[in-house]
Amino acid sequence: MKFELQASCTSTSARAGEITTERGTIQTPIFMPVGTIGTVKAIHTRELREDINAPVILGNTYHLYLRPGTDTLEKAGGLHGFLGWDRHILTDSGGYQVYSLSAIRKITEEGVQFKSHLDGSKLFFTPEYVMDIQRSLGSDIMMAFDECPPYPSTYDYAKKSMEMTHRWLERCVAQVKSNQPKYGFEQSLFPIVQGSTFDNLRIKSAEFAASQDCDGNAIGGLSVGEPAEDMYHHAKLVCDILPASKPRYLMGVGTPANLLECIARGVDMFDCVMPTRNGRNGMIFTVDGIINIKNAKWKNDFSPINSFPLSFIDTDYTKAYLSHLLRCDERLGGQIASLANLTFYLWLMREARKHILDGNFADWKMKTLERITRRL
RNA sequence: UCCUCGAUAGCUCAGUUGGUUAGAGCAUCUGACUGUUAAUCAGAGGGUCCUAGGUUCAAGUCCUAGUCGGGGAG
Repeated sequence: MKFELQASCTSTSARAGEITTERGTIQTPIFMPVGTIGTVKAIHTRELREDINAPVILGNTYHLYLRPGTDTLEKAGGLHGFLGWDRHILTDSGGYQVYSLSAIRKITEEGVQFKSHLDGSKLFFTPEYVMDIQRSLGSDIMMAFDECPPYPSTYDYAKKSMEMTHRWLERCVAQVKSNQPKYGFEQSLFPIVQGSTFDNLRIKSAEFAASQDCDGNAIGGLSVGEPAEDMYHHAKLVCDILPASKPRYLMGVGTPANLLECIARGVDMFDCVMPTRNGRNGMIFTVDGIINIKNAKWKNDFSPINSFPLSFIDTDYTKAYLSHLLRCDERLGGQIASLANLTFYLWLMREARKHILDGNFADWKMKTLERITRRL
């Protein structure tokens, strides 16, 4: 993997770049749709490619390990073969499940024991095993196995957790170096910075991640309930330490506003379930603001979702129709909503990139934020 | 015409031997959702308990008559 820094904003830390691998390029800043169990929910691979034009999507180690399992995925030629997706795939390690499935897991120095949320069976994830699973998945970017601590965490817990995540990172790095990709193309490993909301821990963790000299670096443990200002502060703090010559990935973020604010602080890559999950639940992000499409006010609004077309959704459908579909719990509603939101997110990233390259990002960001965060 | 069963929220229905402020599901309205355990979850509004009398300290509940509806008999 190569990362070329193409432009930097003068008044903010925003930057435009290009990640290049054997598989192709990813122009940054970028938003990566989340496809946890091998599908960006309700979205065809064809739509990801042609309508959303996503250069990279996510998968999840924990979920894919449970189903369909590495045996099937290896027979399919990895996750790419299974999905019929020839662009990039980034796989999360299961570190987030250490947080989100805290009720059914136990953490030890050696690793994490999960009780499957599907059938209660036990599985034990060590950093080494998680790397091996990601080898089987064949993702282009593998995430280190980490502990995502909850918010708020005590200083003592955050410090111990971070230190263990660092030891796990060394084990991940060693494991990846000890074996080879299974499908003949390069797989990069990204470390994950932790440290909860404590400045000195974040600084230490960012320095440690950087010291591993991986192809890119990630920031974890944010967007877990802390105030947005804390997220922004720590994103900036960490980005200022992580090497400028490598992509920076802020995990699990976020709202369109979060994305622009964090781009301004030096982040290059994002992922979040929000455009898909919230979309299925009726929250539509548009160029004119945020809509709860199930609200009565849209029942007879026959205008397109965006005031200028971002995709075929805007030329083919109306707000009233989408409102109707979601009220009736019709599957097409979730598809249209997810597609609308993802096209918006990817559009927003392309616009941000364009304005960074044009040198007027700060001005554009201010005006755009005012517009897209309105509640309609 | 007679017999019988029923009538409670927009809809479909619970509601104990008469006893606090009459409930549920769905629908409606609103909100939440940030490396997906989620097409999920939460909250709110909404009642002349068919009508009119009666019994009782107290009636959705018991009695009488009526209205409307289902079923049956002739």
